[in-house]
Amino acid sequence: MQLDRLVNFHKTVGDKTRLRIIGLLKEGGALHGQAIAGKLGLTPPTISHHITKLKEIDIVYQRRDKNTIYYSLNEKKLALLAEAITRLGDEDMNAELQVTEEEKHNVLNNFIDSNGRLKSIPAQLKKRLIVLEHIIKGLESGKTYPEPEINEHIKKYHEDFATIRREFIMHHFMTRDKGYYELNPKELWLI
Amino acid sequence: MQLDRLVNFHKTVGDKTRLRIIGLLKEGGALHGQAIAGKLGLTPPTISHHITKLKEIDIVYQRRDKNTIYYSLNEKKLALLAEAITRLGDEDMNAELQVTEEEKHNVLNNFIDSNGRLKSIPAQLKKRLIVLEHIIKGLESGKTYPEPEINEHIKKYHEDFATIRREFIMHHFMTRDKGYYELNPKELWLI
DNA sequence: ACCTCCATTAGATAATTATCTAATTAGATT
DNA sequence: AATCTAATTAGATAATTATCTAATGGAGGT
Repeated sequence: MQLDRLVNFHKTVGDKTRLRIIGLLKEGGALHGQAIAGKLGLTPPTISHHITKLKEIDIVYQRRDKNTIYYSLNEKKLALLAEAITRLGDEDMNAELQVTEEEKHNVLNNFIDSNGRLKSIPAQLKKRLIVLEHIIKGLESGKTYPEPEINEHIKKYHEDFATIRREFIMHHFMTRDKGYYELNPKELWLI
Repeated sequence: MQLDRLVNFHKTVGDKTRLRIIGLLKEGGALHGQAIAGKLGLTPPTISHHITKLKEIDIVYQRRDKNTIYYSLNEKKLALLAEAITRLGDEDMNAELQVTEEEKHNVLNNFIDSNGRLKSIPAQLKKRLIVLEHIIKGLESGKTYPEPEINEHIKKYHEDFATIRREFIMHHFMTRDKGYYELNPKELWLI
């Protein structure tokens, strides 16, 4: 259930120390554990504890240099998750969009030909989402793609890459930023 | 400190039951306590408890009809608070913008003449914020104002209502929506 | 091999809180 | 006034968790 992820995001972020860490990383860029502990007047184990939680919800990542680990904020993901709550109703509306594996299988059988290409873009939202999910599975999460690369990928399935690319954005499968595309975390997908 | 309010927002919203309530109110409009309890399989006291918390952060309000109280979601406020976390760094930067009552008093003395009008718009951000806060105090929070009414109010202080109105938006004192203006919750103000 | 430096894990404590049942309050209707 | 209905408060319990100190891990440098 996607709700749990959203709950977890807010629960994690609903802590003064963690918000202060986020604030520090936002303005200061990468910082290492002891630096954070110093600035906040807490001990390193405590910071470890909080950083672990922030990494679990995927808004903090790290880079190692010798013995020191520098933590950074993934601002894009933070923004996406922060905004997700305002779409709560929409997601619930999509209870009816919940789909079994069997349904997916049938729809894909109907719309994908023997060469693995899409015969046509389904008009019905539910079916379209199934097909979109199928196509996007060939892309890697976390990676950044230039537009032509996205187009190429989609063309393996269907000529009309522009429409399908737009659908990806519209249904929150991916985000565009300055001509580059990146998969959204799955909990933001409508399927 | 505004941080505490933001912590409190996320802490409140970081609970499965409360997110489910938000989801219900979002799609279903106004609901009364027992209806919510029924839909979620919980008892009325439990719902009371959660609704109280949601009212505390001001994203739920109520309307009484006979014995029944209907609860609704304030979607606009929810969106504003949800987005606030992405501006955390900015706010921390404004630690230096923290201002004593005495400073406020001095700045207002310098910029407000004996008729209560603004002599000039301060160029320095800190002073401008003090003056903006002073002007906005004449408006009611929670009320919706058409643009001309905002203009009239500002003109009581200064001719250049357009500049000042724009500053109100820019510094998150208020929000414009389809030509109507409304004060933001104070925790979003930069002062 | 030893030492140093950071980060993490283990374990303990104290505080917070979601939920229930039972009791009470507050309006509205008879 | 008496009663009905919905909401809230009181009190108890069980679960979660932020923080600390002490111990362990792990990667470099001497």
